[in-house]
Amino acid sequence: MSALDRALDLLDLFGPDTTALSLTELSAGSGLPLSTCHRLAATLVARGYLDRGEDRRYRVGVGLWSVAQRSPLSDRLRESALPALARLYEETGENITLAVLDGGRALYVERLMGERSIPTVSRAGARLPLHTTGVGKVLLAYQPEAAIAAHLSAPLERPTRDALADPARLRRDLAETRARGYSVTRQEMTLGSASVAVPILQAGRCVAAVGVIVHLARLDPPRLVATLSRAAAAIVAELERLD
Amino acid sequence: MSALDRALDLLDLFGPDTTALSLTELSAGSGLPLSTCHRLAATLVARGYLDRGEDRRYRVGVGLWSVAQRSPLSDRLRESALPALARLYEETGENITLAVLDGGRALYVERLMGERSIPTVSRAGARLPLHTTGVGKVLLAYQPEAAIAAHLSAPLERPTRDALADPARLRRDLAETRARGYSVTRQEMTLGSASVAVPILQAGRCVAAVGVIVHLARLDPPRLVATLSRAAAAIVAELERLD
DNA sequence: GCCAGACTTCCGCCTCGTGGAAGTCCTGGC
DNA sequence: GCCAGGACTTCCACGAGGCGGAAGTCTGGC
Repeated sequence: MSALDRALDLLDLFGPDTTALSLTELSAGSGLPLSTCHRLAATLVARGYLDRGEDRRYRVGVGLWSVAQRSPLSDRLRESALPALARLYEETGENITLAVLDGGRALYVERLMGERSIPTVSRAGARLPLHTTGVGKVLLAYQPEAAIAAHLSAPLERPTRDALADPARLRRDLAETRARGYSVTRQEMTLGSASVAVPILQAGRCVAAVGVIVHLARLDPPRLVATLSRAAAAIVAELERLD
Repeated sequence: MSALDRALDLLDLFGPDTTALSLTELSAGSGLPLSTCHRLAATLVARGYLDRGEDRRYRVGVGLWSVAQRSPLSDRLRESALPALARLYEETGENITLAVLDGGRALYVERLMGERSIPTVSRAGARLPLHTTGVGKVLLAYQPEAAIAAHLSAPLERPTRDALADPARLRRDLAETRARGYSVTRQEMTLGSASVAVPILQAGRCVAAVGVIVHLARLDPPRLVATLSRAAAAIVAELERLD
């Protein structure tokens, strides 16, 4: 176990519900002794990768955030998509999400949420199941058959009663998604929530998905799809401008 | 020199113009031998902090990006500001920027740029001089007098002929900024560019600044300020909702 | 096929990391 | 204000892991 691995273990402790951690919490979470954590965290703080506030809690630092802006996710995809997402947000007034496929999950790259919107779990950095989210179903639908088969061979979690956890049922949904060019979810991730999502296709590959999350009562796929497709096209155009 | 420090040296090599680096470039940039770089980078790749593509170049990985989403800059400020920035972008059709004061520079947290907009250097993650940028002048103006004095005691760079590099002249501009509640720049950072920016104030402290960058010919402070102030108020409201 | 540049792997040596324990600081209850 | 308990912070001998030069392999251009 290398020192670098241990330091990265510490960084990996920061999550959606753990954005500020005490030294003792770092120690408990990583299984490393207090003094080891203290020493490694001190280096991370000195280098700006962690920040330690007056409350003595550690938070992810500006230095790490700055490096992250150079990742293709941020530098390329997110930045190219942002103006189109902003327009989409203004036109719909709903929750807007942009996600990529990573490690068999939908990784949320961006989320715009307003006051009228319903609470969602899809914040930037969140990882959610492919089969229960609009963007996730799109990401899965456009994978090669072997990847789909592999994904469906593992047990599918069922966060809500409506989630499609039966592989055959899900396969049909994925086929429909491909046939019409967009996915629909109804209370498959969160009760009361529905979504529509479309793929962002480059050279025949689905590089990301963009979706709108709405209250079930406001779900109107044809209206949302038209708007989403314009946004997706704008994002593709921007990405191709970079190539 | 610790292994962790060396690894962080590698990560710090990634910048606005160096988003993809070969092993040899990592070695040259860090001054570390090839095999040391190779070993450290292998760990970073295994942990998702770097990614190595088919072109064998290293890029910042999804794992690091995910940790960065937990930083206060992203988790708190950027996410709270994004809907208001989207609205601002839609209302103005111009470049929108959000920045904080960090290390004596304006650190850009977010930037929305569209087709009509002019090219700017103010991408997310960029660090620019305080005294030559709209958001930077706001961030500086609202600092305690001692901090302003310290900043003005160092030589002020002059990227353009119009940049205010004379401390007395800049002081007057900062005083005007405070008096009227917004800053204006005219070709002080980039020829042809102008901007207006307002502070995001919490508990009497300027925690960030939000600005619009336009072509000089389209500069219209009163129109922009009204829109900016509404956005700033919305951001403050969202931040206070988190507290 | 040849060759130069860019890696990738190996391993003896030595540098740095470790973590238990002692000491210090902080906080909250009385 | 006092004090006890919890949360650190510091120290250093020992040993685990990191280092980097050199040899070997891979890649792409000619």
